[in-house]
Amino acid sequence: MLKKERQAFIIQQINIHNKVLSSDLCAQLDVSEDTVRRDLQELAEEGKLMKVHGGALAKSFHFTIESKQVYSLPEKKIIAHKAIDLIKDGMLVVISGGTTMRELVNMLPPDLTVTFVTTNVPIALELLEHPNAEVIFLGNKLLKSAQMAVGAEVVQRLGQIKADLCLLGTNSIDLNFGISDLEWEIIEVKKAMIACAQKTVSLAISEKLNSTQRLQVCSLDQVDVLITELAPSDEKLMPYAKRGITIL
Amino acid sequence: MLKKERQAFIIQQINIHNKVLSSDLCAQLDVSEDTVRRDLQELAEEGKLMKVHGGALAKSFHFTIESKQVYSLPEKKIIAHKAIDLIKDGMLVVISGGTTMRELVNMLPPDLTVTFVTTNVPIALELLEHPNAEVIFLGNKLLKSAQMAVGAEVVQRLGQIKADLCLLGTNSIDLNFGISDLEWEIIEVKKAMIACAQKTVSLAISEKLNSTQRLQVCSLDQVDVLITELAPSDEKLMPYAKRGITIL
DNA sequence: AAAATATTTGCGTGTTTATGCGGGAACTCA
DNA sequence: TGAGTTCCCGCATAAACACGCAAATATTTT
Repeated sequence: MLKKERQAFIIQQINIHNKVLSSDLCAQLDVSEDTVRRDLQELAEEGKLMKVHGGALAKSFHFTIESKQVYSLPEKKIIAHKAIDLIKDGMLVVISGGTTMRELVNMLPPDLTVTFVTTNVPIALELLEHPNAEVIFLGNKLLKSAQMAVGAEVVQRLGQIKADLCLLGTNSIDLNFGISDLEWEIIEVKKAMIACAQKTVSLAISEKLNSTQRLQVCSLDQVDVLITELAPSDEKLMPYAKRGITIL
Repeated sequence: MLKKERQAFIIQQINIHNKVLSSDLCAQLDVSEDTVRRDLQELAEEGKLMKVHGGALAKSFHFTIESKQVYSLPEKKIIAHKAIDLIKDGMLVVISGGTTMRELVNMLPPDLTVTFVTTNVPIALELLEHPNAEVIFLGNKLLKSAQMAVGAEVVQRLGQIKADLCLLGTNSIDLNFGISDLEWEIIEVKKAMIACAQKTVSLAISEKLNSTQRLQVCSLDQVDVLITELAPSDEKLMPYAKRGITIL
């Protein structure tokens, strides 16, 4: 059997079943596992499928979110970069949503072995692309506006978790009012996230400093670390530093 | 034997078998391998076949997957369209994953007011775009390969649901073995989905008919409706109809 | 018809490709 | 953590390939 034939067969199998196992293929095609693996590798390089441990998946399975132009992307990259340093192997990290978080997930070092807990659908999808991240999605009713799960069920299950780190995308942070947000259901979940984590990190672009919204998520003294795109020594951040928050 | 004759013979072989091996040809034609190779090369330059290491393939072998992002998209659209007719206002629908399902969700009429339950991340994301769908995501540990939540928690919570309809993307369906799939964790969830729904609908492109995989999801008599891209009267579907399954 | 020319073919040589195997690293799962 | 897979790397081998050359064959010219 010719190599191209084999590869065509593999593609066909992929198209039918969305996935193939190397072991199955090498039995069906009567060649060594090495050959199958080499074929899969080639096809993967050609972008015809996605290779994974033990076999391969249809590429359509791996659809990356259309990156609609992210507002203030460079700033968000800086923030994400700083935040990644806080994540260590073996941690259990609770992570909220937002484009900054998506950026962060994208930039995660591939060898990092971390368990993430989230309630946000796009974040979960992005996390699934990471080779070593375990992803726990706390599900329930999904809130369309925020693309995240909300409600008592989620809050209750967050209560059963003891996380090392809570990474909180922040819409508004203020010296007096602390972190605030718009929707009641989101507040509930964010509160629970903060409560279950040992350390809370607020990620906010500097635009959002000293702004408030209707509903309070938490007061400032519940925030351990504040990350913005500014240098930690920037004077805009001084008041926050004085309140005992670590600035990165 | 003339060169032209030889080449005509080669083309004929290609037309019959879709492929030729250089070694076969040089035996059949009683010429040296070099000659055969030169012939193949000429024919390839004329675009009459595709030369590969060890022989040649019919030009139609040109399998370009990139052109169609989703394999068999037209078929999947047909299937999705048929399935949508089963969904009525006010229903509670349990829905699995797969590209056919994504297509279905995309095609949902905007005014349909339905509650969907799923454990699949891309499907959830797609459902969130729908203006009138309520989306319940049953979360837990996410399985990377299938981009869906799996595990006891999911199964248990499915058990607490009484759904009207279960839409099941089907990888393999067979008269004797019923519906089958590859991974244990997926099986578990699919079983629970079927169990909690009043009516189970299997969506499968006809390619997947009469194929099996390692693990059984359910036997045929648990399937109420089978949807393929074929006309319900197609003879390939007759055996299934005889088993009491409604064919759409 | 003979000579000259062009084409085709087979062979030798050295190169490239395809494949399987062994062993150690990396990964998975219980 | 440890057993069992799967993966990766290098090597060996055999098949397939490319290239040049010379003999054989076909075609054209004289």
